[in-house]
Amino acid sequence: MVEVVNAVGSGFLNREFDLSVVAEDLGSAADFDPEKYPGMYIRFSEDSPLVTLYRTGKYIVTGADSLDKLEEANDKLLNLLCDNGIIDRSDVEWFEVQNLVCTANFDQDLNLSALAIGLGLEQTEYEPEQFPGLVYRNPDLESVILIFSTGKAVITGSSDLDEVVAASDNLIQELSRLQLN
DNA sequence: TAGTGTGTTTCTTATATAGGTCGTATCC
DNA sequence: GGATACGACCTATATAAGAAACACACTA
Repeated sequence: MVEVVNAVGSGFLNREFDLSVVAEDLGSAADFDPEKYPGMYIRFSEDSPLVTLYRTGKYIVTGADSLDKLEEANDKLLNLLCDNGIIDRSDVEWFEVQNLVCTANFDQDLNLSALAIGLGLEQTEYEPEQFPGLVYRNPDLESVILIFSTGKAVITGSSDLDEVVAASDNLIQELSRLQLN
């Protein structure tokens, strides 16, 4: 069972912004401190995804726990900017998913040292003194999987949920083949 | 040697995972 | 004061973005 915990998307509005002016127009929803970071943060509520808007018109949405919520956050952003007269609908160029962070639970304790050998040392990184998880990069897939001794895992690096599921299924097959616990 | 140009790295944000370290708080 | 508990933060992973700070190469 794969669960999305963070979806990241980016988009482009065909317009340059004076972020100081935009921050004033948006009020408390916006947080802009150019000395700290060149992007302006926009949040719709305390637990909503975070939007980072740049001077060039490009923006990033992070913190959505589903693809639907990512799209919803993008719609809210565009409505907010349109309603405040900051952009026109014709300024919207594109928006696409860039990265998904998902969790998975294989419901079995794992011997990560043996798993690293079984999966192949050239495809894995396991240094427990540095980080308790095993990093697995399947050359046939875009995703990177962090595998922990508890049987839980983090799958990241892909923009396609089907590919994430495929990566999870592939690992389940490998665990079954290796029969490690 | 100084100036310019190019390229690389770091910063920031979100998020799960887990082990280790550190600081603070509470209790005996 | 010592022991324990707890929270915060670090480590690693991916990704986008712009700006600043670097490092390095090249030319005058």
